[in-house]
Amino acid sequence: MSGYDIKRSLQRFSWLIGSPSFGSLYPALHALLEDNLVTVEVVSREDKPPRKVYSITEAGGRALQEWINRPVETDASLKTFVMCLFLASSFPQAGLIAHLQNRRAQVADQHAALEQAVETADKEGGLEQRLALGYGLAIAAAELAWLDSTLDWLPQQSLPVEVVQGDNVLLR
Amino acid sequence: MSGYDIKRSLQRFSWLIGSPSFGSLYPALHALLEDNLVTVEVVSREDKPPRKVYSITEAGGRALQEWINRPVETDASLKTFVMCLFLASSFPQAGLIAHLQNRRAQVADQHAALEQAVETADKEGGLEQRLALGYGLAIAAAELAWLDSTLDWLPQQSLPVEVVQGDNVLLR
DNA sequence: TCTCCCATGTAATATGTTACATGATTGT
DNA sequence: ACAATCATGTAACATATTACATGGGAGA
Repeated sequence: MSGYDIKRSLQRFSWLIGSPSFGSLYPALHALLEDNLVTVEVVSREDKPPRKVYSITEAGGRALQEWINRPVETDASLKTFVMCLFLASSFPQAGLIAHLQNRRAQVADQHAALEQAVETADKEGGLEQRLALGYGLAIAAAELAWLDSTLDWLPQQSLPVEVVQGDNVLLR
Repeated sequence: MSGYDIKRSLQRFSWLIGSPSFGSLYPALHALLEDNLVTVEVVSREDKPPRKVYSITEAGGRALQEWINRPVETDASLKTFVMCLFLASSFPQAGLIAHLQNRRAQVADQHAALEQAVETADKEGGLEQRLALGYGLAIAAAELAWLDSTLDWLPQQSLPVEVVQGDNVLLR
């Protein structure tokens, strides 16, 4: 993708996780290029200005795998989780399922803790306590439901096969 | 609250919005103090080390109101929304309801856009598209449901009355 | 012509984290 | 004695935003 397209596809989820500015996106792409983790190709098109289309390299794929398989993220926020979802095609089948199960366990913990907290807040807590806790509980429950149905649906799907072509890793 | 307590109460939602480090939290409190937006009181207790308990001042309350009533946040992320929820007691009754209705309209827009996107992604999109879109849709639906039930429940609740005592604004 | 969207980029500035330091108290 | 939790803080470093600059193409 191009930097502009990356921002656009993230923008779609900006209400959930925000979206980076060009001032951080473009320099990040330049850094990846410098480290040979991606390649660029200037694509000129009629009717529209030319774009710089980036592709991930083999070394980039390895770095991505490492990032994905980094030890249990105790801090793992919803934002990080959505970012990993965007990279689903870079997961091996078992890895993706394990990742979702990890998230499930983590959110389940939080859900239990919030339910506990809601009980005490209902008696002594202020309005802001009740609102924030109730909101968190609702989101956690929704995420658990989605994770369960997705974990149920995923194994039936054929996962992408990794295709290496020259220096670039193509995914289909 | 003390800085330590602020972090703890945010930590409870770290899976949703993350939680700031002490290296940013403490300097922030010092800056607020410098601007006379908060006051400190060192509270020594038996059995535990002393804490610096911060309270918001009248000027701080005004600054907070301004921040809360800032123009439509086009970027408004879930994180910002949860932060506002934590400050619910600083909203006047009508303001809080208007804020929730604002969020509802915004999430409803995103929900509609995602539903549109899911249809095309089901045909031509990759796995990561379907996963991220489906996840976003599930969260959006849950948030809409929570907003609706909360907007229905809120008017029946008595909202906190603002109490000013000396230089500090106390909320009950 | 003017404005909007596309598309990329840089530099000053703001903001954040990481790693360290301090010290009291509680439990083992 | 030792580790863990409570509690605060600073400095070096990493990362992000904001504001600007550039330029092509589309439509009013």
